[in-house]
Amino acid sequence: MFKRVLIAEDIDSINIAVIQTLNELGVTHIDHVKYCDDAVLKIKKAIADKTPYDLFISDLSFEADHREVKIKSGEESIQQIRGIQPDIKIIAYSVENKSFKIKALFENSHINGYVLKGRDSINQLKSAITRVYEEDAIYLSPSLEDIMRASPTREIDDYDVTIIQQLAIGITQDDLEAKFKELGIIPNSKSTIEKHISKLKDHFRANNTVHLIAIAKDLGIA
Amino acid sequence: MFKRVLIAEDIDSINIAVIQTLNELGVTHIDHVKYCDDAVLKIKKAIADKTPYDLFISDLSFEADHREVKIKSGEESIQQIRGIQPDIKIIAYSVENKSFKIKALFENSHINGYVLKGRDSINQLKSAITRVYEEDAIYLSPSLEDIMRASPTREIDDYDVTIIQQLAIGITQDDLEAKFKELGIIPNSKSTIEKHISKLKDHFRANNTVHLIAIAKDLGIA
DNA sequence: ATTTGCTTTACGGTTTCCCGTAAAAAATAC
DNA sequence: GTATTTTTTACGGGAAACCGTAAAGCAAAT
Repeated sequence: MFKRVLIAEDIDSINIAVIQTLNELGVTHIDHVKYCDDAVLKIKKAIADKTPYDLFISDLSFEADHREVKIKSGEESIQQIRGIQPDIKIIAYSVENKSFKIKALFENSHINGYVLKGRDSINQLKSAITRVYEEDAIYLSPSLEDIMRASPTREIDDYDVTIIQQLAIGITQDDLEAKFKELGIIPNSKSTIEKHISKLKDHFRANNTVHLIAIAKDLGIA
Repeated sequence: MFKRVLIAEDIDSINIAVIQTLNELGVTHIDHVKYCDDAVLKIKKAIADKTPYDLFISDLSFEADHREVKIKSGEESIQQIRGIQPDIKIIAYSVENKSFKIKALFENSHINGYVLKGRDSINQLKSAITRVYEEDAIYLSPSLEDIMRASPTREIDDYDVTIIQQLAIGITQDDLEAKFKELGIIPNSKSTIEKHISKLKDHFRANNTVHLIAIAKDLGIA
């Protein structure tokens, strides 16, 4: 079994349960942090001390509080840690169930497992840990398999996402043309921007731009 | 200490930690459910059996899954349970930090405590339980006190919320006039609806309707 | 009954959005 | 190098949103 495990999770009750689970699996050394910044620090420190972690379990969303932090999300810390210690096993443990976000984690950060917090997630977490350890396999919560298979999703690219995000902060289509030119984003004509918005409305079956942004918000795009 | 406690929570890891906490506090009989429907059933059953619960701890948001349910949110089940057993103590335990939602729970359902899931929430939960039991007091997580004090919030009423929700599902302002007339909602003139939207944009400092709905989505209104 | 203040409604002008058409430009194929 | 397809851009007309003004309706106060 894994010897040294680091947990990043800001909700203490979940922390308790995960630690307990690791204990039951026979993990001897368990550390936990409540901020992403601390996770990266501990990973670096452990390497410097020649006692690196062999598993990192992380939540994705961390609530902001009084403390000032550099890293705000689990996605960022995971990305960084994968860079610092490429051979470490990483399992994400989160309520996030948007397929494109999960796909991004597997593709960009090569996480080894994704466990969806839910009604049977501790059992799934146990499976994930043993499967990743013993078989060096990829683990994904069963309830997510359908969502991940479906949806080619990617007919909307970064350009479209940028448009959606700008609209969501109240930029008009006219001003978008100017803003894109300013930022050097191309294409940037009003006409093209209109066309892309129209395509997006089509894609998401939105009646109008307001509806489109509401849908995008639900999907976590904006 | 409380003798019989019911927990409603859909994430198993949190369930484990809450049960453990109750054990530490010396609660002898602990039940837990993962669906709101079951919470109401158990409350009713316990009353029928002459062994009613004296404390109900509940999450607010429950993830939908394969099972078909009547009650979808903790708010609803809390409301119902307050009606069924008016003397039961109720503590909400949730990540929700929107002041108007929390205020609504205290005002409409007379909950006895609200504990925000976070980095020190298990300690807070313990305090909440003992304070509610020993002093019959109201408990609120310290980090929420500021938010609750500030913001008179309620310059937006149900009428405004309805407008926002309709816009968010793609209804145009023109069609809103027709729809309101159909549903018997007054006032329903295009002009008044425009004015209300304009007031809302003012209130939330939104540049346009798209921006307004994006903000409303963030606040959990739509 | 009149005044006062607030809300609702009506209306018109301006801006922004929406959507189609068509030309220009760029990428790809032959 | 030319043909074909795709993408970008320009433009114009109609629809919806935006915004101010003013009249009408309504309730409370005097």
